[in-house]
Amino acid sequence: MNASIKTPDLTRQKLLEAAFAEIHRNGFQAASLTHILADTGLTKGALYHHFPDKKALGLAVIEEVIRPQLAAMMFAPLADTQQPLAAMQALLKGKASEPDPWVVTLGCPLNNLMQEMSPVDEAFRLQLNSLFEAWVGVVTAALKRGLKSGEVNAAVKPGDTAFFIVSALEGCIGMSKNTQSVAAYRGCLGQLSHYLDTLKS
Amino acid sequence: MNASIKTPDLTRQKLLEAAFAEIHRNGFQAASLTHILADTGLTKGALYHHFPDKKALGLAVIEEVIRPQLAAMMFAPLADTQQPLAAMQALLKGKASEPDPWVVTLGCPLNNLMQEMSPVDEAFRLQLNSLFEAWVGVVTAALKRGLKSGEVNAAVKPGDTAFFIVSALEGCIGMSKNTQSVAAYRGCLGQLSHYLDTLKS
DNA sequence: CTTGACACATACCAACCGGTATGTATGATC
DNA sequence: GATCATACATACCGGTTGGTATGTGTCAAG
Repeated sequence: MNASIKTPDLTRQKLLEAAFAEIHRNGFQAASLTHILADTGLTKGALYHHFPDKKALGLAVIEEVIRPQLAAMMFAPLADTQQPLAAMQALLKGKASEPDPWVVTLGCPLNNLMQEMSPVDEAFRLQLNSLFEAWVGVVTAALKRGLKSGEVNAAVKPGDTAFFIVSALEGCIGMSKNTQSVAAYRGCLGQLSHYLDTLKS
Repeated sequence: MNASIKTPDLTRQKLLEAAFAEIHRNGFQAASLTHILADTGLTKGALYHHFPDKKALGLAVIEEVIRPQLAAMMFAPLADTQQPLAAMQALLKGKASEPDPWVVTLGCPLNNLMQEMSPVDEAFRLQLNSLFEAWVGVVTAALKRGLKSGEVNAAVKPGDTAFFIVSALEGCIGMSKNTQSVAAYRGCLGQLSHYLDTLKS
């Protein structure tokens, strides 16, 4: 009856991606299961076969969609780098030169969910915090290698600095989303890059 | 029949404050008018007498609750200062020494609404952006005075720097909200203060 | 060939949502 | 003292929500 007969993991993936898009636009609480199902062409039977409830779907989106995205975009470029500042500035420059239109209009999916769900649901907060701390951890480790290699000023405290860098980046994205101007986005990233300069030895 | 017989502006104020609290906790879209009315002890008749619809209530909260709060907390300390960096660092120190528990658990009301509503509703985005740009404007003006007074490094571009400062601050608050630790909040504010040091001449 | 688990589709439900229509007590105006 | 707008309260409504119960076709195992 169906075009692609019985491909459960593909169905699950379609649900995850549609849910991600809907959540990215409207947030989790305002995300409509009906809309998600309309986008996929599936029905509630499929959804509730793969996920026990809406919350589980949201948590799965964090773990199976957002986490890999973030790992590819933000974690990978910093892995094993001995010059973390240069690597991050290259990353920022890439983001500034060809800004993802989705990011400027809809913001960072991780940050969006953190702002919305952290005060509301503890399970969400813990899952999001795990991902966030992974990010901070990656930056911290990179900064430590930079300290060893001599790129980073010896006065820099890797943990606090990494937390601030990620926070400032999320802040820049968030404010630019509200302004909805790529110019503001570029300017803010430029200032962040300028801040990274002050960490050099 | 009522305790305080016919006090329309007081009633309106109670609605605004209850709406602010509900929105601060759950966001605008998830904010329930029923909850707001239950908190105030009022009914829908009162609500829809003072506000045409939910959206108008939300916009009024921004203008009549959040804007004055922000003006008192963030704008006033920077008004007419010739040493903006010192003033902002004093502000941050005050926030770090006795952090508002509501801010760490629920975040900045302005930022919460920006993240949630900017992509969803244009009227909200414009109103929020107006408030946000007022904030950036205050910081920009302060930095310009600092340039004249010699406190601020001549290489500093006031507008871009102000945008970044506000963004970084909102980022710090947002990330700390997710972490729900005052220690992280303090650390992030400390790094922001450290960044402000690099702007000195 | 039968059986049974899997992978969905369909139909349905109670709860809640924002919003409205109507009723009513109060206070000022003339 | 009658009139009338104001300031609410009460009752109700259609739509949407997340969730469930049941039906059905497919496929693999025995």
